[in-house]
Amino acid sequence: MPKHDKISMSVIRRLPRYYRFISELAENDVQRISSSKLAELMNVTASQIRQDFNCFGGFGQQGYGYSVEFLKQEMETILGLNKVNNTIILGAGNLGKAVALHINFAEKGFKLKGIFETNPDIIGTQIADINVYPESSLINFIKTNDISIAVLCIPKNSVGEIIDKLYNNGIKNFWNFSHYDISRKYSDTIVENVHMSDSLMTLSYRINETRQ
Amino acid sequence: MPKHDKISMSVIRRLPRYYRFISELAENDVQRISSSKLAELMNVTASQIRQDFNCFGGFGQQGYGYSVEFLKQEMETILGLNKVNNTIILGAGNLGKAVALHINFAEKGFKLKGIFETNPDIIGTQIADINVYPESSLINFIKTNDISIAVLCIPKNSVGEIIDKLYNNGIKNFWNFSHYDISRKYSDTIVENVHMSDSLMTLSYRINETRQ
DNA sequence: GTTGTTTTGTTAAAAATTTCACATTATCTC
DNA sequence: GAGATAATGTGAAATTTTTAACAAAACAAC
Repeated sequence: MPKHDKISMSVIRRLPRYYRFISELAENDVQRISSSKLAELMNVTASQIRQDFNCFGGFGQQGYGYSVEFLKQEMETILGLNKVNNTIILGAGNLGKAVALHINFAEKGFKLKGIFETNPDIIGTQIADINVYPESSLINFIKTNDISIAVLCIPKNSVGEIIDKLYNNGIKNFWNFSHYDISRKYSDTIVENVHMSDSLMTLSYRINETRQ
Repeated sequence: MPKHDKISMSVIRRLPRYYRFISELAENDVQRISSSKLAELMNVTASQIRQDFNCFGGFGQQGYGYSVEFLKQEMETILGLNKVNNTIILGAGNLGKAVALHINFAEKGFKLKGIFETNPDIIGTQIADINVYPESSLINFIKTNDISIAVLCIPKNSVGEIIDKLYNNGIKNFWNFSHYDISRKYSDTIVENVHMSDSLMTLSYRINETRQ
């Protein structure tokens, strides 16, 4: 179905938000929605919504709008939420634990299979019903469980130590909470960075800006 | 010092990354850096770096480059990291806890003063040496501690319940981990959203894209 | 000092993104 | 079923962002 003219990152980053709003409409049994109504709801322009949707071939009907249910399903397909990606988390500290417990991986097409730690106190325990393993079992686990995604919740220098191992065993997709620059070292990877402290500094800037 | 021609959000979002790289250079006792060297390091264009820095008046010297130490200090001033913002966290669940423990608030110009929870099992305990208080003491705490920022680590509908209270007691700055759309309700707020699940869906899209 | 090299600050061009505008097509009402 | 209304899809304009290019300024070496 996709037009596939190389979708820009600006569009891609808006897709999850569309999906959220459309899902909520579906939950409230809304049958259809126009780009202008959705725009009003999401506080964006109707034009942008239509342009964005049209990147994927356009799934509306002139004079009618968009079918919410159809839109939702299309979005799920586009985002790949109906596929399954076997996932591991590296690091069972505060962050890794929070990610494991807080994110509904299953709902987003990810299957969390294991968590890896170096701290012996935590190894052997469970987090969110998932076993915490020692790093020594990492490579074998990746192979036997068909892991394709690693979530990095360890400090920058720990990533430096472990990244080659992951890459060389076929892991090319990363959800990266560390400040290690993965795509610099391995350019044929797909890396999604979450830099929370950058976000906080951005907030700091904007607060400070108004004070000047 | 700032030119203040209304800095674009694109530039603002790059500032923390600059600050990170410059800080690292400073730690490694690098005295000076040229835009081209920094560009090589950060994997961006030298032109962009110079353009970005010049939004704030330009702090380099032709033929020399940028003094790392000076650059770092300027960045700190620009980002407002040397100011102090009294902060509270709403929600001491997995996420709130991880944020409290994982983020070095002090280093980013924020002073964490309290954490608020509804779960009676957690109220009265401490997280990262910070007391966990009941919601009943919220308003009084805001006033007596000169709180200006709230970190929202509670679900969307809980935010709906509490946001008016926060806003009406003078809190206009939010670090928002929930999916509640704060700026829609109160337009004169400064909101920095961290939507981790959106980030994960973006990753899912990009992984899926290569499969098609 | 003078010359050559380096590198910024800045102007201009290129590219990307967003918004506008409207023809076309569908729905809805009477 | 005809006319009025609604709303998409899309080409083009406007805006924003990024990159390129270079003149001016500082440094370094001799």
